[in-house]
Amino acid sequence: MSTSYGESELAEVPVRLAVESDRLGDVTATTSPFDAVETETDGGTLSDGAARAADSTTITLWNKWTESAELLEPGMELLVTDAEEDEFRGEQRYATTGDSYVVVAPSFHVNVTAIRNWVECPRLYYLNKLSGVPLNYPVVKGTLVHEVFGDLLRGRDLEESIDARVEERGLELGLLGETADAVAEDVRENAKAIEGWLEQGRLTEEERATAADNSERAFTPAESSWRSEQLLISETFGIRGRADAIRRGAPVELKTGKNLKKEPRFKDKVQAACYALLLEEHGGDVDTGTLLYTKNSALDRNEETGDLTPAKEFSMGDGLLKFVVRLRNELAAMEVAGDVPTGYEGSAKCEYCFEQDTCMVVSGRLDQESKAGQIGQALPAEEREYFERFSRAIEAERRAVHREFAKLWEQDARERADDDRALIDLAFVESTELAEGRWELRARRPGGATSKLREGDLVLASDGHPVRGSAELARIERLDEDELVLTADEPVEVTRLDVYPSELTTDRLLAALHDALLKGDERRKDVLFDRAEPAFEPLEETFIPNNDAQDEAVRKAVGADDCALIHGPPGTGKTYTIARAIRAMVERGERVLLSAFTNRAVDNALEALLDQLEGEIGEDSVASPAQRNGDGEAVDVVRVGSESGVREDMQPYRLDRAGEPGERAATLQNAQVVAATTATCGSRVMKEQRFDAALVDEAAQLTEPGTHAAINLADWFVLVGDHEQLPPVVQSEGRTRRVSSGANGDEPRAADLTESLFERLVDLYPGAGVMLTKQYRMNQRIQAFASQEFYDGELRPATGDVAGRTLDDLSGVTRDDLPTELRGAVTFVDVDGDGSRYTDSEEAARIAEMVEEFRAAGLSPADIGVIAPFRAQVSELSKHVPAEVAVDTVDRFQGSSQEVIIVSFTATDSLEGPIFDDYRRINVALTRPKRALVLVGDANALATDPVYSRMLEWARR
DNA sequence: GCTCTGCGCAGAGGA
Repeated sequence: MSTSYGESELAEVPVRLAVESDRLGDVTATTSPFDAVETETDGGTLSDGAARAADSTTITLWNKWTESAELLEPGMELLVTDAEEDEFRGEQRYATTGDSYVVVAPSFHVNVTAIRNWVECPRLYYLNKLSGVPLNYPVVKGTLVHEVFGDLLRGRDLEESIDARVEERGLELGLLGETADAVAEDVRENAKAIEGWLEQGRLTEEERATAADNSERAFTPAESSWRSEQLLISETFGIRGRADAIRRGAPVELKTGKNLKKEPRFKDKVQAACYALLLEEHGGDVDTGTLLYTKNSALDRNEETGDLTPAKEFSMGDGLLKFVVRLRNELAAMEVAGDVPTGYEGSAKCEYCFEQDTCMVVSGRLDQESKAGQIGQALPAEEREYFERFSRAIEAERRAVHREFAKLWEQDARERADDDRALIDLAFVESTELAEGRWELRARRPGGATSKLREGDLVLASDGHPVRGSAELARIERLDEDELVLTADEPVEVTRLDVYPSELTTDRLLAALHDALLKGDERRKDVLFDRAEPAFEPLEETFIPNNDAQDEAVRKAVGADDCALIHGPPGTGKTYTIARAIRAMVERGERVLLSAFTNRAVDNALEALLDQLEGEIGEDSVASPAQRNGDGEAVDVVRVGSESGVREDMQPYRLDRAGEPGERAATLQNAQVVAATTATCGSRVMKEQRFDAALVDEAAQLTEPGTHAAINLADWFVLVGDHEQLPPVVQSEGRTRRVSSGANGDEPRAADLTESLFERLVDLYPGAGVMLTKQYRMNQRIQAFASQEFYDGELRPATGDVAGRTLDDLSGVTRDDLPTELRGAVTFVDVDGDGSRYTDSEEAARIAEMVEEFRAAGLSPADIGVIAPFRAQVSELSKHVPAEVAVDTVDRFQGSSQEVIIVSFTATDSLEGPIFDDYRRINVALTRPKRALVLVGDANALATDPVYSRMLEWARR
């Protein structure tokens, strides 16, 4: 339209106002679901919907912000800063002003590097996201130079820093075939440029003069208003990122490359501008940015200015900052809508792009629209459908991570603490500077506070608010009952810790999916997509003489050409079977990967393997990384994982990443058995490894992409699990499924992430599977219901001893000392319950009495486990029973067992809720005990469901 | 409505 300033474009966006923002003049709104569609079709006029809500209004976006208006889809969030408010026909309306920013989907947090990739080409951004960055030298070197730069800013000595940083990356460098000396020299060259420039900069600063006058020593860079590697999060702009350095409030970005042009590269400017926006929100007023190109040396004079320095300063105008926000809007809108970029969104020319070939191949194989065009033949339809289905599911997981992130400010401290996502009300004790210039922070925690935070986790440590207050990304070094110790780049007077949500796992899942389909072996895909039956090499050998099913399982695992599936119900010795199979493979000279979803499962399986090797082959038959002697006598076993993830007794086998490169790499590459979680299998280092076989334990707890991360690394795979126990936990969709014996197969099956590859293949290829049926855990009476209900009656006690186990077998225990109702192997105790939703104090009190009764009969509290469906009831129960009693949720009890198990159903009157819908959960709960099971709950509630009702009948028999 | 484990975070560079 025409205005007094000339022609202007505008877009009127019908919205529903959200809660007013804290900042004056900012408007947060959601685009109206119906009106927005109409505006699109009738060219910008606001239609007056009949059912207009009271909070409906219009926001007018002027000029270039109309570009962002085009991205909006019904229901998307929109934030306008410094909006103008006026009244029109009795209605408050809003419009952008010259100072306004328009932010689309502000709660979706875009990484700064994502924006940097996007500005180069949206399709390039997508390709990077899809395949991940492989292990290569330029990238590792770049990271090293950045680390050394950070160290210099924190006042660390150059040579000391280089040595330490190179050593830390020994494993990666070794896998790349680099030597420590060569890398150190390479890093030194780059770092010299920085150091020289830093020195020069320091001399010009006033502080330098003052320092020289007042003291013997020079100020460290940090004291001269520098700071390094700050994580910045913007609530307003929906951006997060870590600035290499900030000098007098302005961003400094380091690039380990050469740039002899007058101007910094555009994408580098965009990156710096992102940090400027972040700094602005944190109270800064930024108009310049600096880029440091470390390969620019004195020999390469700047072509125009003749500069010798590697630094390029540039001014950042309003226009650049707003352009960056519009870029970010494009990316966020695409992510929120779940679309795939084509490349047409940007202006890059494909002919100049050196990823052009990859881009065309990926587009061709996945049949995706692409500016570069397609090359080669598309994947078969079922593979493309699979890719789409799973990538959509992974992206939904990614959005769930982003929602978690947005909660950092959407929830207040108390809510987050109640959600176990934060530790609050900490008492700050002290911060101490460490030798490397980092800081150690100490605080006391109030007694009894729980959270999901654990040692080794990355957290946001703040003095009150993780985003608005002063906050640092910190690592939890120690988390004791009453005290905690953190390390961080800068000191913070920490009073609160928040979980820092990460996209790392979703990134790795997506890359695993990509690798399975685009890099995967054709024969493997034939099996995965039901185009070829798994093949087996027939073996005559007997591996486990006293258990036919286990023996058959080992033969299948060892003889598999493609895959073998071992179905192991509770207590059937699946971990032992895996260990036996691995031993057989190692004896055949094969290299084996041992994996599982959780660290706990990996360590359990590894422990069984070590027992197997040492017990059967003899002492000294296993070599941990430290004991390796390379003489081939002992089996080299390596556990890959973080220090905090690996169990204490498995630490000797853990591969340290730091050390002499060649030696580190050899330790990993020569290991015959490598054990790691599936997430670690998706890491850059593990992706460089190849194995003959991959054995995945607890495979029913894994999503299909999660399973691929492990099995992509091996020629054939063995999945071991039980799909009648709990499935993978997925944040994005609350899918549940009713499972019961046989007949009840009419319920819609969950697709995507909640069905494991294990389960799908078991259904697809019954011949490739073996079910273990002898259980070594439960008294016959205990196992009867689960066997009938979940395993078609096939689960049986392995021996008469197992079948006849009772509490009397335990030393010092006399069943006759127990009240009559607790003497049986299975009992039901009817408690009406207090009617609350997720807790039940009556059940808790009754269970506390029982624990006392068991104790009085001679049972050790350490032999008793209490299981509840809800965490709230778990903490209620913990208050009532002695600390030695293991109290936990069903989900967390999976994989372990106890002599006595008491189950607290925590349901009064009805059985509403997804927790009871999934019958696999009761299967887990009922199959944990060896000798006695006590069910405590409201019989009326349990009787409302057919499965629970049958359970009642069995328990009362 | 509920269960909840992983992961060197985000970003390193190439032409």
